[in-house]
Parts: sequence; structure tokens; C-alpha cells
Amino acid sequence: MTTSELAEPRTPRRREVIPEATVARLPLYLRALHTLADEGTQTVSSEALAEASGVNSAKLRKDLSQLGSYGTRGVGYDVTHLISQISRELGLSRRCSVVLVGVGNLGRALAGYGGFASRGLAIDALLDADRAMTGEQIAGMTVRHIDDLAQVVVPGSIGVIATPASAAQEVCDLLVGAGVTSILNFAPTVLNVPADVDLRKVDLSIELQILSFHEHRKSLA
Amino acid sequence: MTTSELAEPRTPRRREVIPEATVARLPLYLRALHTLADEGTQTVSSEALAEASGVNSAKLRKDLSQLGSYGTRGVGYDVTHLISQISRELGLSRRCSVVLVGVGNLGRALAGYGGFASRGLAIDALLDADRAMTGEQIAGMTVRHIDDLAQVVVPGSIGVIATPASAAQEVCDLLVGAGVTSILNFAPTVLNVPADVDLRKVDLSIELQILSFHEHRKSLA
DNA sequence: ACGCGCTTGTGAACGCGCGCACAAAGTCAG
DNA sequence: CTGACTTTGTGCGCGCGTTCACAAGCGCGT
Repeated sequence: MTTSELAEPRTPRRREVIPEATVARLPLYLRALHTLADEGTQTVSSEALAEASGVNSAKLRKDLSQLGSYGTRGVGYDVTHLISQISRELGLSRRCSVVLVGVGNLGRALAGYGGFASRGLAIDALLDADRAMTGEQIAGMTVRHIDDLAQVVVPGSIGVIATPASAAQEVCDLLVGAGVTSILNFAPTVLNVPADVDLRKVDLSIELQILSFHEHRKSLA
Repeated sequence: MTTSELAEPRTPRRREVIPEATVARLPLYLRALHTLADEGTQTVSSEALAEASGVNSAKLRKDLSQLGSYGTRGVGYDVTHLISQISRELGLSRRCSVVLVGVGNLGRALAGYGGFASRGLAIDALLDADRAMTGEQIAGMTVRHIDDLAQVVVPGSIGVIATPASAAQEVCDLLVGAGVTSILNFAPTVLNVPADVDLRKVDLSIELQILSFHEHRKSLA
């Protein structure tokens, strides 16, 4: 054990791998921090930030400790510094390309949603398979035909599927074919992707059904 | 302990309490089952249904066993029967009232989203604080002013908040005041509700940020 | 300079959920 | 009627995530 007790003795930082549950909460913290920064707050305690983020304070401290120790004991966390650390970790420092496919009701809503831009995740391109849509201006962008996909995708692009369920798999395949390795699916269908592609889904109706379950439970209690 | 070893010896059914993780997957199964039913399939194995739902087959069997045993060994599950069992458990049998507040981009998309109606969860009322919107027709419904809230809420109603973040807490309080005990929040903000109110949130930008993290990770690997 | 009080960072215990692997149970052919 | 095959239902072990509780660390007042 004289020379190689540890695999990487030169990197004492603990952010080898960040738990998925922590990653899912970082955006919450980031949002709360931006609000605090806008109010002029310079320092925040884990207790206060946890309250503003809607989580437990011990959990928050453990989460933040995953990306290295950026707090000062007895004082708290520096708001600005923490924002930059979390942003960097999430890859929001340099702007990330987002390509949205499907400009129906939901697609338009997503295109106009301000929440993206304020986090460095503005949508760069709008695509649709319907040529009747092509050329239309939505949220300051011109809708292009899906055939132009290869021209708008750059390495590291994130694809967003907001098409009807019937077209989702086809669009998904096109995105994968164009080199996209991260896809967010809003269509209510299960998509098949290669193992190296990250796929996340948001089904608006599922959340309502879960609420329905709990409401139903209350009514028969 | 001679007379009361068990709390409820008369109810052998095992659906005392259904795990939250299972509840969250029931809508997935339901969707897959509806697709199968439309194709004319009458019976389905756990393996096939799991595949169609995008989950592990053992997990699916365990989930379904939570609501009682509705499968036949050697055969599988009866599609129609399973649909009705899951629907009943989720409280979708008798139509559930949904009140949507905020008819901006996202609100309009939700109002027109077909995924709700097909699951017995049609939106019943559209409300907005902006009187300029009042009277407008969206997806076959007339937008009413938020002041009419008490007139459209019935016991068991689910409230959906699709307003800007700045108005969300105020609208939330109004909903709670009107007797709503289940709320789905799309506004990117943390809401405070009494303990007896169920609150779920969907933040569209969080999912993108999580993808951004993974994409970022890939790029520096 | 020194100790007091505040806040972070984390060790440890607990509980939940996942998935394997198998026994129980039902079907179907002969 | 019997035996072989199929599929369900579940016991069990494992790993992740959450939470408590406390020691370590830092600033500030005196």
C-alpha cells in the first residue's frame, strides 16, 4: 500500500458520482437561490434555503456537500458562489442547445415558457412534420420542417418531443439518428432508445391521476 | 390479546395502504392497457404488460398484487377487468372535477390536452384573474373570472395552477379557501398549504436541467 | 486572545423500494 | 385423469435515500 492505496490520490474532491436524487433537487435549490439573489440576500443558512426550496435542511446540506464544501460554518452559504457552483455542475454555464419537435398546443406553450431561458436553457429551434406550420413565427423563432433536423442539431443538443403519441417514436428515432443523446418526452407513450441515450418523460395526466387517487382515498375514509 | 390479536381480522384484502411508488405507476399500466384494449387484446401476461409500460415484470406483478389478485396463473390478466380495477382504485370511475386556473400559454395547452379526457379527467372549468380573458372560448369552455371560483368548485374537485409564479400562492390560497384539497402546481415556485391538502408539482424546466446535467457529464467523460 | 454560540458536514440507523428466484396454481394436450 | 408447461404471487436480500443527532469549525463580542 505504499504507492497506490487509492485509485486517484490526486483528486480529493468528493464529486466522483452525484446521486440521482440529489441531481433532481439541484434545480430546486438553484431556483430558490435566484430568488434570494434578486432580493439582495448575500448569505443564506441551510435552514433558510431548505425552507425556500421545500425540503429538509439535513438533506440540503448533504446534497450540497456532494459537490464539495462551499459553506462557512457559523455563517451559511454565499448565495452568488453557490449559484455558480450549482450552475456549473448542471452544465448551465455555457448555453445548452435545445431542439423542440412538435408545435401543437403543448409545443407552443413550451416555446413561450420563460422558465427555460432564465436558467440558461433557451430553446434554439422549433421543428414540425406539418409543412403548414413551417415558416410560422412562434416566440421569436421560425418553425422549420423536421427534415432540417440535422442542420439544427449540434453535439450536446437536448431534444424535446411534444408531438402526439403516434408520432413520438418516429421523431425519437430521428433525433437519435441525428446524434441527440438526451431526450425529454412529453408524449404519453413509452419510447425505445439505445442504452447510451438519456430519456426522461413528463406525462401531464399522470400527476392528475395520482391526485385523483388520493382524493378518492379521502372520500372513502 | 385473546380477542384482538389483529386490528381488522375481517378484511383479508391487502389494499390497506398502497405504496406511493405503486400509485405513481398505476397510470402507466392503465395507459398501456387502454392501448391493448384498443387493439382488441383480451388477455395479457405480466411480461408483455411490463414491456408495454416500460417497467420490470416482477415490479408490475407486485404492484398489481397490491390491489388484490386479479390475474390467472398460466394465462395472465384480463385486460378489461384490469382496466376497471385500476380505474376504480385511482378514483376515475366516477368523473372527477378539475378546475384550471390561469389560461396563459401553458393553461391553454392543458385545456386542449386530450390525454386528460381519455382518462376520465376532463377539465370542467377555466378561470383567470385577467378580465380581458373572461368570456373567451378555449377548448369548448368559457373562461370565467377567478371570483367565480366558489361557484365551480365542488367537493372533491382538483385544482390546477397554471399561473405565473408571482400569482401562484395567492391562487393556491383561494383554492384552499374554496375547499379544494388536491392541487397540481405548474408554477415554478414553492407553495405553502395546510397539512390536509395534497400538493403535487410539475416543473417543466427541472427535467431539462436534469438532462443538462447528464449531458454535461458525458461531455467531460 | 479567548471562549461562546451559531451553522455546517457527516456517521449511523432506519425504512422503502427494487429485483431475483422460486414455489404455488392454473391451463391444456393427450 | 395425469403430467408438463406457463404464468402468477411473493419471500428475501440488497442498495439507495432520508433523517437524526452530534462533533468539528468559524466568526464575533468582550
